[in-house]
Amino acid sequence: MEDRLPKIQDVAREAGVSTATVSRALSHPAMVAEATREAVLKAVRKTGYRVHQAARNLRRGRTGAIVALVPNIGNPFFSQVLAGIESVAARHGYSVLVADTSRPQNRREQISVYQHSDRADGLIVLDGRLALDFGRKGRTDEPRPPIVFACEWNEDITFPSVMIDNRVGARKAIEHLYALGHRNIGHVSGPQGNVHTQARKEGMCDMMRELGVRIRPQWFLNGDFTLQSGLDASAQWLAMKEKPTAVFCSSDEMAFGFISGLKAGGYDVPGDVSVVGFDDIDISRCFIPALTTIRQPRLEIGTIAANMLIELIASPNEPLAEPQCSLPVDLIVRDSTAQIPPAA
Amino acid sequence: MEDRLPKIQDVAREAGVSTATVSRALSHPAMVAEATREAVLKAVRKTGYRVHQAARNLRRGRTGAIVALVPNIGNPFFSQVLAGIESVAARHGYSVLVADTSRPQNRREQISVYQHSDRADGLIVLDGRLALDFGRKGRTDEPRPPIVFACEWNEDITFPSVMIDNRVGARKAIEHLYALGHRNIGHVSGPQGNVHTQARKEGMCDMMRELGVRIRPQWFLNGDFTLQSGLDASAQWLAMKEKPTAVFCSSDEMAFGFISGLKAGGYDVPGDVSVVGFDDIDISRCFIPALTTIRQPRLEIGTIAANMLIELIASPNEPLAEPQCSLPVDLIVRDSTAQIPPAA
DNA sequence: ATCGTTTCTGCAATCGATTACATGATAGCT
DNA sequence: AGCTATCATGTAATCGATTGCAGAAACGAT
Repeated sequence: MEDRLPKIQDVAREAGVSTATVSRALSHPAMVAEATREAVLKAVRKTGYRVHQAARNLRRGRTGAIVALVPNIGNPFFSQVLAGIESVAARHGYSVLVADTSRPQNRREQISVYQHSDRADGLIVLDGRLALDFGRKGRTDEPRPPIVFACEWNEDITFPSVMIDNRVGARKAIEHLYALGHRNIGHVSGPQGNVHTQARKEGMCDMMRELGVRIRPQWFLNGDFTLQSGLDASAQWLAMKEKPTAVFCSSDEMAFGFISGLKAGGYDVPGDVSVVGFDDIDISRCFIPALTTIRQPRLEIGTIAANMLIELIASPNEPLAEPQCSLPVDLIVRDSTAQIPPAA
Repeated sequence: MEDRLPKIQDVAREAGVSTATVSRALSHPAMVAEATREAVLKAVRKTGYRVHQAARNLRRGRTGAIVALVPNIGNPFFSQVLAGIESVAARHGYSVLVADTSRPQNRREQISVYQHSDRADGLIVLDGRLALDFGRKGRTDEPRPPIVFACEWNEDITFPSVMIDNRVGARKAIEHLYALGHRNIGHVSGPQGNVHTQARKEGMCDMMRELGVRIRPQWFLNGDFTLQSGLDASAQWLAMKEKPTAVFCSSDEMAFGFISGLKAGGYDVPGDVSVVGFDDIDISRCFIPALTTIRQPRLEIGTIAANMLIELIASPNEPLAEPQCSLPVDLIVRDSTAQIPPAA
C-alpha cells in the first residue's frame, strides 16, 4: 500500500502514542504498561514496521556487526571457523562482516576499521600477520573496539585469543611416527613467518630431540598450506638421494598434494612413505589412503572466539575470565601411516 | 590525545571551514575550491578523521553493504563464490555480510532483511530454496533492494541470476562415459528439490535417451552433495546385485565419499567403476585417482553476480543488459574414468 | 559602473530511532 | 486531606554526516 517503509512515527500514530513509547515498548518492554505494549505491538504488526538499523546504530553508538578478518575466505578451514562465529553472532543479534585480508589493498582499510569503532562493535582476527600491526598501533588511550585473535596468534601480543596447541599437535604426530618405527622424518611447513608454521616446526623438533631422532634440515621443505605447495614439495622429495620414510605436513591440503605427487612418481603411501597431516578437514577421512592427521576443532574455535568477543563488547572493562584459550588437538590415526617397511 | 573519535566538526574547526565544506571536499571534491580541499585534507590527516558510516548511511539512505545468503558457509564450493563476491564488492566500496541459511531460525530474519532495505543495499542469494519465498512476497509496489540469484536458481522465477548450465554439464559427463564404452550408468544426486539436482538429473537422462542407453531407476541414488552422502551411496552400490560400471556424481565431494567407500569395499576406480564428479573443487586434481569432473567457474560466478548487483543498485530502474547469465562448464578428464573393462 | 553568471561556501534542516528530563497520573501513607 | 513515591508517557535534544537553498565573492561582458 505505502510506497515507503513504515517508520516509528507511523507506528506511534497508529497506536495513538508517542514515538518514545514505541521505542521503549520494543527495546525495553518492562518500562511500558501492559496495555500500551500490546497496542504498540499490534500497530507494529499492522504497519509491518521494522527498526531502521542505521538510525538505531547512530543513536546507540554501536553497529550491531562484528568483523572477521580472514586470510583467505576460499579456504575450507577458515570457512568452518566462520560458520562457528556466525552461529554465535546471529544468536546474539550480531551480523558478521567478512573481510579477506589476502587482497593487499584491504590491509590499510582493515587497520582503520579496527581503529575506528564505527563499522564494527568488535573484531575477530584470523590472520596472525595482522597481530603486529594491531600491536604497534595500540595507543591505549584511543577508543578501540574489542579484538579477539583466533587460530593464528602472535606470541608477544597479549590480546584475548583462542587457538589450538600447535606444539602438542606436532609432538603427537612425531610420536606416532616414531612408534611406527620411523627414524627418518621430513616436514612440509606452512608459509614462513606464520605462527602455525613456527610452532609446529618447533614442536616437531623438540619431540625429535627428546626421542633422539636426528633432525636433517634438508628434509624440511617449505610450503604455504596450499595443495599446490604440497605437490611442489613432493617433487623435491622425489629428487632427494636419501629420502625420509615419513613426512609430517603442516596442513591436510599439503598432505593431499604431497601424497598425490608421490603416487604420480611411483611411490606408495603408506607402503613407501608415511604421511601425517594437520587440521582434519572433512575430506581427510575419505582421501585414499585416508589421512592420519591432527584434528583441530574448527567450529569450536569460531564459537569460542565469538563468545569471548561478545562478552568483551558487553563489558569492555571487565577482563575475561580466561583470555587465552587453548583448545586440545587429537591425533586421528588412519591409513596414510604404517610401520616402517622392513626392507628400509 | 583525544579520548573520543574525531568528527566532522573537529575537522571543520581545524580547517577553518564549515562541516558542509568538509563533507563536500570528501564526497564531491569537484564542488570545492582547490585550496579549500587541500586544507580540508590536511585537517583530516591531522585529526585522523574517518567518516562515521552509520551516520552517513542514515543520511544517504543506503547501507554500503550487500548481503549474501549462503546455504552453508562451511562448504568450500560456496566460499569460493563468496571470495569472488567479496573482491568485487570491496572494489566498489561495499562490505559483504554473510548469512547462513542453514540455521532455520534465520529464514524469517532473512526474508525481512530482504523486505526492508535498511540492512543492505542489495542481496545475492546462493540458496535456491529461498527463491520461492522471495517470489511470493513480491508485492511490486513495495520498495525492495535489488536481488541477484547465483548458482541455485528456480526456473519460474525471473530475478536476475547467474548460474551454470547444469544440463550441459551432465550431458558432457554422460557423453564422456559413453565414449569410454559404458552403457550401465548410475547416478548419485543432490538433495531432493534442489535445482541443481533436478537439472543435472534431467540433463543426464536426456543424454542417455539420445544415446539409446537404458535408464535404470534403481541405479539412481539420493545424496545431498556432502561427503557422507557419497559414502552412504557407495554402501548401496556395494549391495546391488547388478552394478553399473560408471557413476555420475552430482558433486565432487560425493564422488570422493563414493570412491572412498568403493575402495574400502574392495573395488577399484577406475578399474572396476568409472566415476565422474561435478564442481572441480581444488582437491579433485589431487585426489587418488584424480577426479574426472565438470568444472564450474566458482570465482567467476561470484564476481559476475556481484557486478550485476552493483549495477542494479546504481540504477535500479534500468534493466540489466543480460539479466540471466549462464556460464559454460567444461569436462575435465582425469584418472577416475577409463574404458569399460573388457571382462564386463 | 552595472548587471548577469558562475563558483564557492555556510546555514540549517534532515535522515529515524533513542533517551534525559519533565510532566501528569495514580497509589500509598500519615 | 495532603504529601510523597512510583510509574507511565510525552517532549525535545541528540547521534554525525549530507544537502537544498541562499548568500557572497569573483569574473566577464556591455
